[in-house]
Amino acid sequence: MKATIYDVAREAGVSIATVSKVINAKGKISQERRREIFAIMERLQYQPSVIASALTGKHTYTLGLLIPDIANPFYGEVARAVEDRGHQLGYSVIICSTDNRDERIEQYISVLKQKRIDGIMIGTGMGNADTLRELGASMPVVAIGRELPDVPVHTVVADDWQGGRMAAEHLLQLGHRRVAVLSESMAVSSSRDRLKGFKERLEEDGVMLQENHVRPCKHRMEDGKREAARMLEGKEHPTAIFCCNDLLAVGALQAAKEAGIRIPAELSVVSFDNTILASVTDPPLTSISQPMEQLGAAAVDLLLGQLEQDAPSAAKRRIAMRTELIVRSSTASVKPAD
Amino acid sequence: MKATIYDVAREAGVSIATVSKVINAKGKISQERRREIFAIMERLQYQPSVIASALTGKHTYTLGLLIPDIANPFYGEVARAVEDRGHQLGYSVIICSTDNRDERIEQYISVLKQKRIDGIMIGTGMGNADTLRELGASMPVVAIGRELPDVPVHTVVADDWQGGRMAAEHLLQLGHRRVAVLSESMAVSSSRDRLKGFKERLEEDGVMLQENHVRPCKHRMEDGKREAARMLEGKEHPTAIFCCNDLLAVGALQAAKEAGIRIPAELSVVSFDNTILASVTDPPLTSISQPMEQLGAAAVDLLLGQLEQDAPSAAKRRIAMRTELIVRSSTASVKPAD
DNA sequence: CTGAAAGCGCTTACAG
DNA sequence: CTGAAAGCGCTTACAG
Repeated sequence: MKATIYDVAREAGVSIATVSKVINAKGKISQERRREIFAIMERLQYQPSVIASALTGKHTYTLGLLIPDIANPFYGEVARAVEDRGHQLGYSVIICSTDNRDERIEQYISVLKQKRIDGIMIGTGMGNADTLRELGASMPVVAIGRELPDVPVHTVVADDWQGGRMAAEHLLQLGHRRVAVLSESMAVSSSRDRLKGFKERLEEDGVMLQENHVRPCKHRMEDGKREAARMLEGKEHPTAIFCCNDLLAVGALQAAKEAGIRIPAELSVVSFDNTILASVTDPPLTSISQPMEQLGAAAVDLLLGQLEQDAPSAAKRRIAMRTELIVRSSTASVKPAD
Repeated sequence: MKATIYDVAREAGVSIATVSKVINAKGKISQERRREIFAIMERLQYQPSVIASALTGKHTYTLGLLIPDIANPFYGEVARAVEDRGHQLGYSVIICSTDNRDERIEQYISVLKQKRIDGIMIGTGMGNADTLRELGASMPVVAIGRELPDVPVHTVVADDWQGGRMAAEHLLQLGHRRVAVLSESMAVSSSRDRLKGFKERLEEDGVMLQENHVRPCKHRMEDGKREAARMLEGKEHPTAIFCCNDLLAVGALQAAKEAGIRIPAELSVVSFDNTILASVTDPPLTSISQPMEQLGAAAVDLLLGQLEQDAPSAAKRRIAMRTELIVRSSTASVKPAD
């Protein structure tokens, strides 16, 4: 039914080797033959099978992207950037939402290996360092948005530490001293770094973060809401919360609303990511912006760079991109009365 | 390096045919042999190559999902549902964001064909009906979220017409009679149906939609904002706007805010989709909810159903899922003074 | 119950 | 400049 390389070879009166060469622009083929063969491919609507070509050792032109959840706008935007850059360069991308669950991660990795994809971008929790080390040995890997512990891979992240510092600085300038944090899992480097930068900057001004004012959350909005609600109980609640991503910040906003706490009059909220969510909430969120398009594009470039060079053990690069403070309406000076 | 079927056959002292049979649970193999071979596969960490298996006529266990933009939360949520159902059943999904551009659509389809994926879900504009007809002939196709014109394929959509009616009914009950619509491209069935239902319901109460009060927009927030801004110029602006998706509604909200028009006091906004955006805007959006998880899951089931049956020309099914009105704070009774 | 052989659609030395 | 042949890692009749 579908035309194969044999069909075009027969039609052109040449061998399949010759056809293969014109497809791949290899070897020397006379101009005339080349043109003729192209014409025949066109006429037969011949499309080379990437399956067959992959089996003979070439690329599958498919990349994997492991993230916690494609429905989370942050990862949606990153995925879009990855997809676009990949598509530009001739690669498709398979999306793998892991919910940060080890078992899903292992399943996906196993499947992707069986499909012999050309490389994999990891932006999700990795429970098992062994799995990852093995993976790194069997195909190009790049970490995106977070470090991968104990494994040498290319890495592209936002400068989370700096971002945390900027958030703290902003709150300090507004006069806040009783502040809290809704963080993500401490198993994740980006989360640790944001907290670290935040804390360090506070301490430079002599402000200490109470231990029970740092709450690790899962990655869903509801988790942020619940933890924020608990934190806002009682009269002496914090005057400002730093949320490690927009989703958690949305949760915090909702918790505050339900508790009758006005934002920013009674509580300031600084977020992280600056996805579309930050611009549409009530009130719009002051947020530390991550360069999502650039993160995605750089990850693809790093990944494909590894494909081209033969030496797999080349030095691993780490790219940290600057973040930016976007001030909106969820932060304000602390009340004098407070 | 990596173990192949030959390695396990040699190790087990059998032929590769036998190993293949135990992998695929075909033919009759003695219990003992079977167990032994499984043990060897385990020991060698043997993973069958889906590339090789696909080349011999089996599935690639990969699906394509064509949507306008994965960074749009609506498609993000649908994609997540598609991914989950696919993953459950052993399939990966390749994401293709088309921006509704014909040229991107054609490119993606061509690539997906070359990769011999098992089926494709189309939730994006399709300029060229011929391309689509060809596609339908070469692999299973299902339309998701919109009809595909002139081509017999399984279809799973929300009941857009009914959703449009519900939006109209809600506004009528609130006393609105001077209403407007921010629609998507009229080339898209879902958009037409929403508008049709909306208009019909209005007319049942004797309310006519002015022609210049229906504005088709592209799929980006900015387009909604711009069109809404133009619509809100002048004193006699509509008292309510029906926005055909959450992104456009967010744009409308922003336009109103910039024009100093209070929502819902001076303008009601009803949205469509009920993504996460609807719950976080300022104010939160009254929205017609689409069952995104069910849409995604049903699309996968329909697609894989076609894979299993041999008769490709079986009657095409069309599933329309009910929508639901979610009332939040962007709608209110029209002002008596108005 | 098991295996030899052909074939899927390509690519790649190698020979000419 | 071009082609015959082996091989990629499987599956599937078919024969025994």
